[in-house]
Amino acid sequence: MRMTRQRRVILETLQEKKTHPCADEVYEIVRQKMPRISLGTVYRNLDILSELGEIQKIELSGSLKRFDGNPAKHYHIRCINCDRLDDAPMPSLEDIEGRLHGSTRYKVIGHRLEFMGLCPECMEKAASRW
Amino acid sequence: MRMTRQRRVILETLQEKKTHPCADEVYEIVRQKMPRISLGTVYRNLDILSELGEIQKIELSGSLKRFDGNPAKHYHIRCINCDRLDDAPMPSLEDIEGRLHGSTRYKVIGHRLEFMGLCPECMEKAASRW
DNA sequence: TTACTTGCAAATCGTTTGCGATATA
DNA sequence: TATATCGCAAACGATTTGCAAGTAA
Repeated sequence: MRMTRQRRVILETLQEKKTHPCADEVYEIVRQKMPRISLGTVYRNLDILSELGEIQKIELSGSLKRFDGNPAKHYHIRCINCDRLDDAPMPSLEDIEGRLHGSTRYKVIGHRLEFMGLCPECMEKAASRW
Repeated sequence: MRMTRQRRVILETLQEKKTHPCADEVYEIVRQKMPRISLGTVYRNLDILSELGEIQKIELSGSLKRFDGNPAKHYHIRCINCDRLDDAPMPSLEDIEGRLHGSTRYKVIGHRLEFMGLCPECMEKAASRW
């Protein structure tokens, strides 16, 4: 794995940003420092970095994927109104997979959990409509 | 809501099929009964039916969406090898959202949970390689 | 009758890929 | 220097949409 300037900047960007940006948002941010970087390069590096475990690709609802500079296991909560995504303050439920043993013929390997809700801003806006 | 022939056939197809097909698979099945139906019609009806709560759109990992003729809350388990999707034999964890209260500023509305694993067939194949 | 729905085709959107040029180790 | 990576642009696959014609209520 060759540490290119592009790869480093993408990784740093993701580690600083706490907003779980999608590929296109990463591209826009990185472009301010490296105007000639291409979107293809961003996609390629996000893939490589998540395969290395440096970042994680958030594979849940929503048509466009988000990326998280924190590679540790944790859940997220998504605003159903504005699509903002935050960390969910809840430890990983390690026991949850064990509940399936015996009742499924699958070999259970992992799980994904995501919460849905209204973020503080959207709640505010909804409230002020009344 | 106007019950067209197309809409009825799509709904019935989904209720019979236990495999959680994607839009294109629904299209292929329905096409055997109605050769002139278009893929656009399938997409439009899957959307309408899931908004009505007659079926559900499975909004989880994977780039293409799956549909379930059973509108009741339940979880799924996905084979990481062949992408087969089955119902997970586990009741809905209603208490899980309550654990977030107090620790998040979101108004929690729901959650999505999906298990990952190896289906019986893929386990078999993996085993026979040794 | 009329507004909702269809079939068709083109458009859109996120993402991936082929290629020749570039730069890291 | 060798080869992984880049920028660019075209390709891709799933999904959506505009429109004129068809049809359920």
